Amino acid sequence: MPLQDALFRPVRAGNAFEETVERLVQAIRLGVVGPGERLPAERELATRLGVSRVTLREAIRSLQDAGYVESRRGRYGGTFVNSPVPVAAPDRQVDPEELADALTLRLAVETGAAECAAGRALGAVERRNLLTRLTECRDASLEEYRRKDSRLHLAIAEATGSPSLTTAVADARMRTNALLDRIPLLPPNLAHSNEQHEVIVTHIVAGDPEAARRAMAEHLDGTALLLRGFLS
Amino acid sequence: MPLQDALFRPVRAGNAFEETVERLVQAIRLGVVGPGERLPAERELATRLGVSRVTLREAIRSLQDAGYVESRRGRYGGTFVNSPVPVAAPDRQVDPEELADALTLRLAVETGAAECAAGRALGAVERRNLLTRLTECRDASLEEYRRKDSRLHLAIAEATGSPSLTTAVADARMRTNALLDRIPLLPPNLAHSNEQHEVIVTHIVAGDPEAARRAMAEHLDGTALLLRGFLS
DNA sequence: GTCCAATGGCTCGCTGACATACCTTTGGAG
DNA sequence: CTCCAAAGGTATGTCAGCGAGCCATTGGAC
Repeated sequence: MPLQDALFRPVRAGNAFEETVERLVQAIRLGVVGPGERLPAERELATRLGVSRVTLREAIRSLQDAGYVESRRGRYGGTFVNSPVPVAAPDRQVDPEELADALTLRLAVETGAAECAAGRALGAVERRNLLTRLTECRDASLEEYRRKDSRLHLAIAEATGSPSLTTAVADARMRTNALLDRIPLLPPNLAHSNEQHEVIVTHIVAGDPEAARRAMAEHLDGTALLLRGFLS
Repeated sequence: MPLQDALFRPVRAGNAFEETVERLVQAIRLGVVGPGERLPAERELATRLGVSRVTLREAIRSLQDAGYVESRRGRYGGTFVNSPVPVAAPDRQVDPEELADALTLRLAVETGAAECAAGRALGAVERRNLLTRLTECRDASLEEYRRKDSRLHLAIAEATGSPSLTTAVADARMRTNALLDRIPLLPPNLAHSNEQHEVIVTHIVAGDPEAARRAMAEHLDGTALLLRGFLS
């Protein structure tokens, strides 16, 4: 009964410390707090994450050891993201089922997000945000491309106005990024990606849900094919 | 910065006890373990859920108090789901933002699931499962309709072969069901739903992703309209 | 030059949750 | 009839994580 496997899965993915580390790494690797930028103050961040300051500090400490951040004391101090962001250590062998699962989830939530975003009346702020992320992505170097790319996709999710859907896209992206880190990032793929990004965003701001969805599906299929090719 | 709100959200939705209760209620209210059926043994379930047996037992105890289950000792004993399943206590006033969020998430993941399921080569078991759930849903009484309906939608998610997507659909459904429990369930809506279910499943087994998606979107739009009408 | 507000750094006692072990009940196998 | 395996019921010692408070450092405001 695989359905029961899905519902009776573990209620917690790890202990509080591990989950906190995971969340901070997510924010950094998805480019939500970029190199040189500051994380919220410990007291505030601990409250927002719903963990004690002690636990949060342990997590930050382990990010320091991994080279992700540096902390400075005093007023106008804080915890700052290092530049460059360290490359993620590729973990164990890729399980083919995990690959299929991650790609299926991403396809479902990201095409859904593109369609919903295109079906809404976007505010000026949201429209500008999309275009900003689009150009940032186009101008990004190889080193920072994955972060800028994620940032654009998150902006699309954000444009749906649904926090839950944004969260779902962020999770799906973290999982696929972990896989993408194991294969080379080539300039031709990158150029192709940027063209597709432009098409997607155009359809979203034009308010054409069907076209936005199709463009997003095509875009995702590209990297899915790469992944399956390299990892199978 | 709403994106940071999404990423720096609490790492745990509640304490271990609360999350365990939530998970068990989910399994029962979504009809994954039906009335009269038995939950896995405490020792096994505690392991699967990743909580201690003490915590699991506290959760089961509170389900007993709420009338969801009864426990029997001895070999061939266990914890059994009561018949009928108690009606859920409608909680506080509905926040319009929560409503929009839940509906957007559901639309995205469920249409994605329908499309992915239709795009796969289904095994005989999966196809039979879909058809079984479809007829169960058609023959369901008003009292049990919501559970059978959820069960069918979960079978569609399951047919994608992606555990993560199945989980996402289950979560989205729990949230919308909590809202649907606040509005009346009328026989005409029910009949209409069943017709749509048949169309969706037909397109999935026929392997037509585009049509399956469209049918699912239409189906979900129906209840979305009802919800917005009654709760806004 | 002095002050001070905001930040990271640290300590200690309390509680929830866990692992483990053992007890009690039940009903089929033999 | 007897036994015993599998299930729920209970007790206990340990530890991660929390809350709360205090200390140390820093750089701008005045």
